Amino acid sequence: MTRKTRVRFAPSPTGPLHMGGVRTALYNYLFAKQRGGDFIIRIEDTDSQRFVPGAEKYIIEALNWCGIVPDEGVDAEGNVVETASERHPHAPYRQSQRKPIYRKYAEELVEKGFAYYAFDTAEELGAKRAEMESAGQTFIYGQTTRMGLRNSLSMPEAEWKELLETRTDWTIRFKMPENRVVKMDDLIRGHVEVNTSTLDDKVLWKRADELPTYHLANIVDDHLMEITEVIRGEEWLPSLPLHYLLYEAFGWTETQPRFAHLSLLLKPDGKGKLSKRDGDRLGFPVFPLRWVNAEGEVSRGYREDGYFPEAFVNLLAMLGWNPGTEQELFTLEELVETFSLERVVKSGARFNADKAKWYNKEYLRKKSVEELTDLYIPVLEEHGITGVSREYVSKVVALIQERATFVADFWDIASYLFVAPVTFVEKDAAKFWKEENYTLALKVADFIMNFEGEFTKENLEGPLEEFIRSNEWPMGKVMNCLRLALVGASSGLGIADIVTLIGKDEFARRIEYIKATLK
RNA sequence: GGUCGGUUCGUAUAACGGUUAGUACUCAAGAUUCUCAAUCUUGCAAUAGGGGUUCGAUUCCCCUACCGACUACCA
Repeated sequence: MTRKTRVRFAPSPTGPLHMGGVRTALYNYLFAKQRGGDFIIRIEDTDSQRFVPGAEKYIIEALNWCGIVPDEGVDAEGNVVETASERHPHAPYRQSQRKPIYRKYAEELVEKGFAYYAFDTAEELGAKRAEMESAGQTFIYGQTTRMGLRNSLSMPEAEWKELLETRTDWTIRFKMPENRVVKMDDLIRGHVEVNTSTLDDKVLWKRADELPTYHLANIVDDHLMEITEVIRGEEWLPSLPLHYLLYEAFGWTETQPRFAHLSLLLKPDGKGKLSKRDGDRLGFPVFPLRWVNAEGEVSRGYREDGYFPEAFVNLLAMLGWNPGTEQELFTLEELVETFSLERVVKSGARFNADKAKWYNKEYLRKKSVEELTDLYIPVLEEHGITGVSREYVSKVVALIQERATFVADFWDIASYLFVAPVTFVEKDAAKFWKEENYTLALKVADFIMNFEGEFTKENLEGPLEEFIRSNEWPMGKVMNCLRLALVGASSGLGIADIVTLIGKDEFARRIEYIKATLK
């Protein structure tokens, strides 16, 4: 029987989702959609200590912004989403709300002899660990040490049963088998083997808060939610043997999901994985959306920095995956069609901010003038420009679209089309505003002022250049003098374009102004 | 320290064991233009090191080096 593809993204709400997490979610989503399967969001909030208010909402919003919407899970308001599964009672999707489910599974493992009760307190263990470390050794709670610790394996039955009743701080630990080679298969990494003798007895369930740890919750929920593939970060590879053993202990090997471990996103320079600090240090966002933490510290987001979600998704997809062709630009739909785990790269990908900008620039070029005009108008308003017609703004957009990376760049590129320059770039003025140039330029200005036809680029450009040429004046010097007057610098659009946009009156004003200002 | 994973231009990556090791970003130069941008052309630049296996290794195996993850009653 082939099962319907069901994958999950299972973030922990301990803070904002960073771009590596978004990539993991994206790969899960692409995999599911390509196979006509379900993409599920499950919130792994079994650690009450590290819970951060607002983090869950942030995660859902961030994924929504990217177009990664779940078939099942929770929405930004915290409501259950379950579009695909009238026959599956999979809710709830927050592990804290699934609390009652886990205990019996943990106890089942004890009964079958795969786990045991442990009564050592966190403090005792911490002390032991510190003691051994200072002696240069490593402490692990496992097969070599467990009989010397306080648990249902090492203590007389009456004694531990007494503790089980009277104390509320015990845990259930997995009894790691001795000297067994666990053979695993990873969809990205291939075959991996680990000897269980190097592994420790992980805590599965805690009596104190009656919650499972990641390992137990993960296996139980993946099983109950009928997950077929687990696509997650590389940090989970070391616990894969434990997970295999858990499926085996529960007798669920038949339906055990297949695993794929994704490599990490690395910092652009130096060593280590990409962290929040790198963004601040190198000046690019690490998070999809802006995030303000409890201390009021602000982390910038791709959305607020002006990235289009399509560009963000595209660049993330290409960080660790490639289609095997030379195509670099993909819509989400195209990614759904093309994506494959086989082409996911094993090694860690270093994030590159320049390439990220390039993607945005490409997407900006593809946008319609209409859409960009909508986005540009608020930017203009922020700069106090309000009385301009939409038609005028559209004309400007059409001329500057391919020169920008972000919509916010439009202002720097074209502010002179909305307000007259009041200062002139010193270097440019020194270079071009010389008497032998500007006397000619002013004559050209007169030519423009006396131009009879309608002011359009097509009408003006030819005669204007012809006029300068026929007088044998230096084209570059003359034009740049005019540009200095119109732009305030010797860079910008063609003179005919500028004059056409700002019109005859404004043109005259700017000429008078520069004459007065620069003598 | 131990376990596991990884290593192709600066970065992202391509190359069924047979290529002048390709592409994109960045950078540089040139072309074009009234300037700038855009565009086009060209260029710089890589298989970590050492052993095998093979007629032939970027590709398969081993060792070394380096990088990373994990080694919590966190996920």
